[in-house]
Amino acid sequence: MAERDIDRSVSQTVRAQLTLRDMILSGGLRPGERISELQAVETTGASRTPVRMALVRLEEEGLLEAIPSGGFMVKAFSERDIVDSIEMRGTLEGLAARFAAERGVSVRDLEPLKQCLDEIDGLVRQDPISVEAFSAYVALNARFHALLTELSRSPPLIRQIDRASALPFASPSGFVMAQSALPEAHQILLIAQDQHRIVIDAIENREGARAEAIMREHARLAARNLRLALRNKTHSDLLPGLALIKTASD
Amino acid sequence: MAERDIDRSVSQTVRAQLTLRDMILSGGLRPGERISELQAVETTGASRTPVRMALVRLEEEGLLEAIPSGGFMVKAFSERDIVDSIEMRGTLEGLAARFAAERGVSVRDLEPLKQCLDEIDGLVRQDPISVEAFSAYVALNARFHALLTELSRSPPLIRQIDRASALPFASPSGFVMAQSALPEAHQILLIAQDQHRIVIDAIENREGARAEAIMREHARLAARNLRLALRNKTHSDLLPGLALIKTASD
DNA sequence: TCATGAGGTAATGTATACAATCAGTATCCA
DNA sequence: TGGATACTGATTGTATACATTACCTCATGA
Repeated sequence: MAERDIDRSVSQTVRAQLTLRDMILSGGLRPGERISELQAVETTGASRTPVRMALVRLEEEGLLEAIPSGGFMVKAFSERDIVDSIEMRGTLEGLAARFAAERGVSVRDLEPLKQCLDEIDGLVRQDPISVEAFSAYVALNARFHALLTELSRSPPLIRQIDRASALPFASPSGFVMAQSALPEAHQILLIAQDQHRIVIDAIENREGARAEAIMREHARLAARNLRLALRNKTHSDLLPGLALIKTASD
Repeated sequence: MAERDIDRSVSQTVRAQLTLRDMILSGGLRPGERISELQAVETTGASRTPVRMALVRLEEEGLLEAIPSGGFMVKAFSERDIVDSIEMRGTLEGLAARFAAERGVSVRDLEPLKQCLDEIDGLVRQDPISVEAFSAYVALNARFHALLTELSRSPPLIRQIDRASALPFASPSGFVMAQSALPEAHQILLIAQDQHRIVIDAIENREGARAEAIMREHARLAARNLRLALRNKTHSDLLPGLALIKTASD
């Protein structure tokens, strides 16, 4: 009953989009595979019109690729595509940080950022970080990055960063859970948090170049984690969208 | 007869998208105005399904904004939004140039770029540059930027740059025609072409930082032109999308 | 045995009918 | 007179029927 209410509370288009996205990221649909509308209609329960709408949106999101003759297929990504996507996201976040530093931010705007950082500190202080703490870190980290982006006060840039972060492995928190299985996990989080502190310090002191550089380096840390996580595939279930990555064997 | 053939050669969705885009950019639809589907059906001649498809695509393109209660409205841009969009495009092109420099490009890949530059040289050599030459410049400049972007050999980055350039005033050639009416026109083109030469030189010498910096500066030249063109509105008809720009009086 | 073409099937593209929701207005009650 | 509510119109969201196109298969010929 409650489930049906929830179902009705959002549009069929959104529901279809969520369902299809989950299927793609979880590997239910293989890269290169054509997505049949009728099949999607069956699995999502929506009719063809909202399904088509959802497919268009997923294409814009970057998970699907249009087939010239019509229809869509699941996109495949090389490891390099992903590294480049992370670098790109870092470059845009660097621009946002520089804008924030150059244009100045009020104490009031910084407050939620600092609070966020304090909360993260509370988490990374634990020595063996629990899985729950990792989960909490993911949420706080996403929040920090979103707040930082908004400090740029540039709607076009915010929009573009959101779009660049839409791919799960390009997003700031895409690999954090996958890291949790790594021995280097704790150290990586400490470094990341230090970078968080530094970028805020740079913005406060209006050091635009420094703020930009540190955000780029911050993204490179994520790229490093990605490589570690890909080599150490024991916990591949923690990495959404792993199924989309072309391995050398393909 | 030929017209009907052309009409049939592309889908109704694409036709509706082109028609609506033209209407938006030419000011036929005012910023903030809600776009009625039925009205769009009448003006485009397509039925509601392709019209809705076109509206979704135009939203992703950045020209429309979704209204929470449903439907779409024409987006409005501040002058700063546009300057930021240009800076963002320049930042991404800078990343592409750096990738090209760092990863290296073959002589064969550079050949079309250099040919493009030679053709541009032929145009800017004229002292009072004719309107036709300006037109040719726009095409060659767009070609140069596209080729340069491709030198990065990074599909995700190419895709993102294309998306960042979708807004007409953010595109590399968005303001060139508007410049043609300015007294500084010739000088600006000479400087721009010099920057084109420098970025290719930097890429050849694998100077990544230099290639990146020059592309950023190149975009700032475009931003300068924008400001000049906006102050000097005598030839505002040369500036597509001018109708979307919020002035201080709004 | 391979290539080419014709036919059929299954997919997507389009149009339209129907349902649901939102906005605006007018009326009624306090 | 002000506010709230119910009603009406219009607009968007959804489903489905129809048209068209692409792809696959099979057969026929070289």
